[in-house]
Amino acid sequence: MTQDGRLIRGERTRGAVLDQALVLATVAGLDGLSLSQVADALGVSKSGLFAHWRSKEALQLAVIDQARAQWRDQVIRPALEVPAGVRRLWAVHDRRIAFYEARVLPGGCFFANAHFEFNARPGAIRDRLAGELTDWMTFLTGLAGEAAGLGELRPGVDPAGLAYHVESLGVCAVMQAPVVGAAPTYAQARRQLLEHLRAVTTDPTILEQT
Amino acid sequence: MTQDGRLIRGERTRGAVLDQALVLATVAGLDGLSLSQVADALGVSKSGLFAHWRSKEALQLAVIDQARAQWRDQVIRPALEVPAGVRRLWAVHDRRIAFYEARVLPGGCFFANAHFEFNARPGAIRDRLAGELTDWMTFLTGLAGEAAGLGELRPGVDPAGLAYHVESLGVCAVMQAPVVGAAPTYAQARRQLLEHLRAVTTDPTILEQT
DNA sequence: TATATTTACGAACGGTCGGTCGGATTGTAG
DNA sequence: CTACAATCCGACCGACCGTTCGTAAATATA
Repeated sequence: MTQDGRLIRGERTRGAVLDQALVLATVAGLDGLSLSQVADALGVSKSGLFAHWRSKEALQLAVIDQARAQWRDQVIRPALEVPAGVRRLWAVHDRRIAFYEARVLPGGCFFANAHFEFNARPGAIRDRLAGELTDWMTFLTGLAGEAAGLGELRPGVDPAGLAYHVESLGVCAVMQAPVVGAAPTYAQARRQLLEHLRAVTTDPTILEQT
Repeated sequence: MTQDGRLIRGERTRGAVLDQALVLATVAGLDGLSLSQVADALGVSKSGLFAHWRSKEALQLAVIDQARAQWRDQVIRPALEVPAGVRRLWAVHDRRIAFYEARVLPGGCFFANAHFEFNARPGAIRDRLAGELTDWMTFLTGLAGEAAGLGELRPGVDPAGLAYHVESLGVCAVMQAPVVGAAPTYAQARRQLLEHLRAVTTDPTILEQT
């Protein structure tokens, strides 16, 4: 954007391409993403994409950033409106599952899909995805540490372990949901974490949560 | 095989192809698997593969079966040598993580990779993978139910929830390990489940486990 | 208005993909 | 041995891939 808020040349196209590419990549995979399909879906020419990104890999990296922005706006930001502590940790888990329930992306969790796709394929994309995961775990661990600092965790409870716990339940929920059927697994993921939080926290608002 | 145990014609080739294809598919993805690469890696012709499987999809389905057989031999079977109950549930988790630590497949967990890959892509392969996941969860739930039947779970502990818990920690361990670095996550996954089992079981052998 | 730069396009390129085909080779049964 | 079927191969096909190029339109700058 320019300083006065107007879109610079081509920015509208760039955004539309990224939105479309994110959807297609979440379904077909980040590598299975076809530039032809992206172009056709938007009614633009395939060669025109190379005016914005020098290669497919550059577009793929931009798609990762787009996914992160979407995640920030629709999961992290709403959760940060909840007061810090165990309640906020719970809010992250809850918003996260709500994000999949809402089927914002038809292919499930973009990051999980992409992460497993590039598991064993070194390169810029793998590194970027690994960085995203590291940042995410740092974020969760920070929230757990905040809760500990507020004295909301029972003695002996490891904040990092709690963050790992939240992450594993989230990943497992994402894994089963799109295939086996949504509702039971989502509910299960919520109930499981709530049970665990009740076991490790002294925060009365969690104990009262249903 | 024939009745007297000898290999029938082509069975050696068939097995070698499946082994190679499983390795390549775990790295490049089940769909990213290239028949040319499989053939080249084995020094056979690509067209010869079509004498054994009528299409790429048929080979992909066979690869899934191969992965299941490997999983049965190296994870399930050893765990079943442990007495039933919470100890066996723990053994499954332990053998599972050991399987990834041993890097039997260079690409991490084949089932997790394939599952996320075909998340949102209906068809025979997606259905087969979903079936594998269902069977696996049924297996875990059965083990947890056994433990409950033996009176090893504290009152109020839900066996299905325990099985879900084991699965989520396993998935999360697999997710992080190949990228962020192996040892810490593997150890974390073990410690996390051990803590949880100590909270839900009355079995002294688990309480003594280190 | 005139100029420079970005954006977009159609056409084409080399390469890889899954798959087919006819024929050569191999193993098995009679 | 002969006869038959399974196996394997090289050559080839059409489709799709990411990418490049020359060029035309659109936009910013002067």
